[in-house]
Amino acid sequence: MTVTAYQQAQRQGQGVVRDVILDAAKRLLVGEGPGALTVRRISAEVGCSTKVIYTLFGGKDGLSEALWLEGFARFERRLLEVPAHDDPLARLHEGLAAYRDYALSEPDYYRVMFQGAMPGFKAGEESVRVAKRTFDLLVRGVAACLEAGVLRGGTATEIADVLWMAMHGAVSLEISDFFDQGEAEQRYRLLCASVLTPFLASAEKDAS
Amino acid sequence: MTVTAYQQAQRQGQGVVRDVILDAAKRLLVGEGPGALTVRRISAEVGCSTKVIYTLFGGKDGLSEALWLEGFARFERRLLEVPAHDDPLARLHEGLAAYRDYALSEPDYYRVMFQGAMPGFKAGEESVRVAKRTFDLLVRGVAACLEAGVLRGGTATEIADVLWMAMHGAVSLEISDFFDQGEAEQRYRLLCASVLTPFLASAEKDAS
DNA sequence: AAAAGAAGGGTAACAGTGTTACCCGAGAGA
DNA sequence: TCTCTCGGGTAACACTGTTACCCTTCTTTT
Repeated sequence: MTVTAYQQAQRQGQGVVRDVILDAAKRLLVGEGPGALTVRRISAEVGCSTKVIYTLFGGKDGLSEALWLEGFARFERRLLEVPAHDDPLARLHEGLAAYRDYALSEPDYYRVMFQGAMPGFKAGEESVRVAKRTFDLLVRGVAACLEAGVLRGGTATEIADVLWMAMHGAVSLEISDFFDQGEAEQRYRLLCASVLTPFLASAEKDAS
Repeated sequence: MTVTAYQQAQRQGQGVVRDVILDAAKRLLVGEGPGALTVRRISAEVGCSTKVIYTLFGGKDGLSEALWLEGFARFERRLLEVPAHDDPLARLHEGLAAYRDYALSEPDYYRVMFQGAMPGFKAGEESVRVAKRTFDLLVRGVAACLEAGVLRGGTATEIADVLWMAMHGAVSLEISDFFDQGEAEQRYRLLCASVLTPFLASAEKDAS
């Protein structure tokens, strides 16, 4: 059962084709929204038949899963851009702002990731595990604050989850146009500050 | 241009048929999820041709809009079940719990209302206005707390919006299976308490 | 070296979707 | 009674995801 050179080349070739297809799908998602993600459209964009998508991704669900994970990968890349800081709390705040930034900069990806924008697709367990790892960054940011003593009153995962829920709610409603122009940003800041306040160690009552 | 008895009967008849169709759609949504909401399926359920849906609703979008508003109507009905209370803050807390209750009891409606579960459908401006009125209940609950002096530090709409964002985020992630079994309820309680704490007039630091 | 086997990929079909042009038939108005 | 308007059924259109069939190409075997 040796792997022949041909098989290797073939596999590499398939890998390249896979990337080309995935790139076309990403382009369609960002450019025209989830509605443009049809097997025929993507294969036409690439210049191959629909069959290729079935052999390489095992159907539309496989491609959807790849796109879903790509969304989290981009998300993580954006979160990693947040520079290190002396003050862990300031860094956490910048992370919270980066969360909204990403969602607003690529709302269709956000919809795919969190609002089931691809009808019929449901991420598998393994993918969910991978995707959730993105939030380890948030947990670590909270943990740093706990260690520095600027936050208290909960475990890192508890506080991180609470922050996540709040941010997701805000961003989710914003990209669904439930807020008026301009209102959203102020509300987001107020929400982040409010959620964090009860966990501040220096618990002055600050209502800004 | 008098309205004849026939026209009136006709219109009444159409109204009845409209309700029958809408009922079938509601049944399909609750019973089988948004995926079952196809024009053919609904008309088959009712026993008419697809054309009727087009004359009575002007296409699938019209029917979708009716379902969307129905979701908010049910939501409002659930929120109105929260009994009056001497303590406005206790009542507010029960309202927050009712929010999650509704979303968990009819997740497919919630998905339709807030996650765009009907592909291609986007609610019109007028419908959005009507839907948003549901949240007047929440604003009034917050306003009562402000008047009673148990909350402070923001306007009623500000605090209500912050609560809404937080609750929506929590519930939205929960029905999308991002939390483990049992975790969700505790997180929801922690979130509600956290968001509200900074606005409490009796600002003891209470981390429960 | 030639035949046999395996496998990727194109074509064209299937069943499903929303939508509509075309009809027919029933009631309104003359 | 004759016309005419209009609701509604049939059947088609252009889409969707998916797959059976076939051809080509490379590997393997004799």
